Amino acid sequence: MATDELLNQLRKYFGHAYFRSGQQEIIQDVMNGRDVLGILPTGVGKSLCFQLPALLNKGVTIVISPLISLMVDQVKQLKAKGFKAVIALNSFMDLKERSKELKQLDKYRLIYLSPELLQNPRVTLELKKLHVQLFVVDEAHCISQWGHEFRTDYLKLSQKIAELGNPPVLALSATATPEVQKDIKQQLDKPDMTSHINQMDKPNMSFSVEQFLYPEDKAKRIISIAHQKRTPTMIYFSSRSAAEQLAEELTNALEQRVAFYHGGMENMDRLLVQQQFMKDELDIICCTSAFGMGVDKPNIRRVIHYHFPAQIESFIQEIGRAGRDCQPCASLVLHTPNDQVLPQLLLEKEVPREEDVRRVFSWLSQNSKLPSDEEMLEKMNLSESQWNFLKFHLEHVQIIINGEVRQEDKLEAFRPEIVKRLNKRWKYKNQKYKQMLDWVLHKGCRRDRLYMPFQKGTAKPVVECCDYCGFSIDDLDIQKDSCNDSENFSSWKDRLDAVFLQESING
DNA sequence: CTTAAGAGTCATCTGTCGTACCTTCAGCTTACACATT
Repeated sequence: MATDELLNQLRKYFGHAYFRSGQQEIIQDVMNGRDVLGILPTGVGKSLCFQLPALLNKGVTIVISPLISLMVDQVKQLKAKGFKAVIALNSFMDLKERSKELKQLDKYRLIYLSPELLQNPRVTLELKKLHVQLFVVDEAHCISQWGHEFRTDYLKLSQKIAELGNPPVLALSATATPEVQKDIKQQLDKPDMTSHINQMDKPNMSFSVEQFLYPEDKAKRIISIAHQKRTPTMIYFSSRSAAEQLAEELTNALEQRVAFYHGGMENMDRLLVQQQFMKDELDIICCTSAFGMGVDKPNIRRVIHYHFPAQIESFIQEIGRAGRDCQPCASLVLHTPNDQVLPQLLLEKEVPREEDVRRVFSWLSQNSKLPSDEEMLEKMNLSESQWNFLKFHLEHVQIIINGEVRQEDKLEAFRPEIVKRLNKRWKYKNQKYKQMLDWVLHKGCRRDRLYMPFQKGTAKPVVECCDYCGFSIDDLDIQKDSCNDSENFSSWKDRLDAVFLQESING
């Protein structure tokens, strides 16, 4: 399709006069039926890359999304724009409604699903009847980050893509290192995907790490920072209780609005806290890694890590949520020697050990039917991720089929293979962790060190660079306008055009 | 000479725990909208 034609469609359906940088190349390739991996900074409009083709295509577009809230948000937005042929299938729909919708899927042009629901045989059956023109994996880094242990259905996408007649695949993410990009292609079984990769460094962010001896010192430091300026701040923790505790401490010590957020909260509470933060009704949010995906707040000024994450990829995603408005922002990691214990514990819980394999295999050799996952965890003393890992590989070689042990005689022969795989994961995870720790302890320019392994060079920062280069978070300048003029102009022009277009439609 | 404060050393104890989906069926009744007689 010609560029002019695409622009016309963009104007007509979305009210934008121009593509943002990166969008057009991806859409062009998608329209030409290529498999595409697109890495675009958040806020650039990743979803347009499949929504526009979905409207122009004749067939159905399937979108795999990791969170129900993300699916629901997108469907809401599309419906508000007037696209009705859109649906998000999920477990929140009541059974009757879901059953009804499944029978009439051909009504829809865009279907949003979780990777888990895609595995449902009834869903697969109905999807197979459709002409799938495009298969999208949104937040595709989840394949690599969650697929191997936590949500193994992410590793089963490629098989379903084949079952659906191998439609073109579009994988999208905001941050994916070359290692993750490679894993995405491999797991989707599309080694020849066309890649459109945009740089992920943030020229408007200053970096810093501060060393402490005791956790109490971290709290004091955070109070003193928050006290200097009231401005939207995220504080990341690796433990729910630590997030709650500091939130309480900050509430008592400061005249600011503070809340906590983690995966153990009720859905309604989570939604409420997220919305309050988005609407500037909260100053500080103390959260675990549960908070972040789908958070597109422009004016977050500080991201503080009370605990640092177990890999640089997560760190880049978490700091990436600050300064979307191009204004100066800062990252601060608070470190004590004791902080190295917690990531190790989390890692222990994620990947099984050789003795876990022995225990599980011995049980499988004496039983033919698996109990529920919950029972299995308890019986075998495993974490969810550890059991998911083992179950995935056992199903993959068809020793387990539909919750039954089918080829008990193959168990012993398979054991060295699965042990090899888990050792590989251990090694990988440890190496990732070490890389993150090295950065925290690094004595040198933090910006260079952070991005060096992933991309060639970094954009020249428009703010102070990092603590090594003389920055302290006390110096964060919130007034200074660092926005690139031309970008500012084009976004204004976009918005104006959108307003005029809206009026010409209404009038 | 006595006594209390302070520094240094060693042994022992307590507790650390993130991320999201999905809970699989199938035919029956009943209410309701709409077209035809």
